[in-house]
Amino acid sequence: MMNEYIETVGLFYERFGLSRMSGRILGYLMSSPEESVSFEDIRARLHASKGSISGNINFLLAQKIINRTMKPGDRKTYYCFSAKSVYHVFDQKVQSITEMKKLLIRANEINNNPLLDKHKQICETIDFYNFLESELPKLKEKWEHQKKHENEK
Amino acid sequence: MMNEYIETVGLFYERFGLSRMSGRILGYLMSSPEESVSFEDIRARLHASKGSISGNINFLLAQKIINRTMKPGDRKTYYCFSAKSVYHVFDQKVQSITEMKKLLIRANEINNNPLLDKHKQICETIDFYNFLESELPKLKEKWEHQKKHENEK
DNA sequence: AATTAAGTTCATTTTGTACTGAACTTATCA
DNA sequence: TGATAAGTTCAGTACAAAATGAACTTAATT
Repeated sequence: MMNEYIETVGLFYERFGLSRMSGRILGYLMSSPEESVSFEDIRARLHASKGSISGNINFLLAQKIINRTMKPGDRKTYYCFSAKSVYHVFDQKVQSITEMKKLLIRANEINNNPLLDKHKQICETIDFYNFLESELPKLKEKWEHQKKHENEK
Repeated sequence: MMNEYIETVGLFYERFGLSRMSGRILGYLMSSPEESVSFEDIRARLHASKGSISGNINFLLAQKIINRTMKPGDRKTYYCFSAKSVYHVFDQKVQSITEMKKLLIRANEINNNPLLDKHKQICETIDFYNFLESELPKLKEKWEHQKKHENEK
């Protein structure tokens, strides 16, 4: 059951160009009955090498997809899933829109012919990205506001 | 200039888990001075094999990132960039939110302990995805409405 | 100070993906 | 109907990313 789930998340991750092992780790952190799990727990559950676990944990930490936690009187590091990660991923998406927009602007500088239909199509796409770039942060604010209100009740 | 741009788009594409060649093709379609280009134009410009061009063009067509066009009295197929592609990519993003949400729901079914902080964190993430799932299509409608109004002026 | 545990690093190997090139299919033209 | 052009398919190859395993570092415990 849980092993099957772990593999599903691994494959899902792979589809988005990330490593299968990273997805498996995330799947384990989310579905395990423990609040957080250790390096060795992960290694044992996924039957993988320390090197691979180490690299993928550090990738997930760098992407802020998982968190580190410590337990007093225990020298191990524990890892857990955090809801904050999703907001970070959201911000990254907004960031990649900005980057793609730059590429579109450069494309029109290079083809350099405003009379082309293509040129207009690219302009329209740039406009849409500008729209998203201004609206998506507002959407996030709306969510934060809505959530705050919920908690006050 | 244009070759450098093509390579930049190729690398950008690769970062998102797609093939470099697909990115190069898109880069060429966007930045070339022609409205649309043929299979052979692409092959010649990118110095790549017919097999690779064929496979990548079909991938881009399947993803609705590029379009086919024909010219009367010419048996070649021409390919071009279209602004519609960006709306399709947007819809796909919404779709992938739905899929990720399903994985989160399953995670909570498996850990099966509503008292866990992790469980609550996952619930919060699910809520955020529900929010996006309902708001993003609205955002797209807002854009379409805004654009229509612009054209009427 | 010696021992053990936790995690990192890195050379090697494995694995998967993308590209090539040549043969093949399909369709158009003379 | 034979020739040519356009594009596809696929077996082989090249290359890059990811996993392994063992040696290494760092820090805590006795």
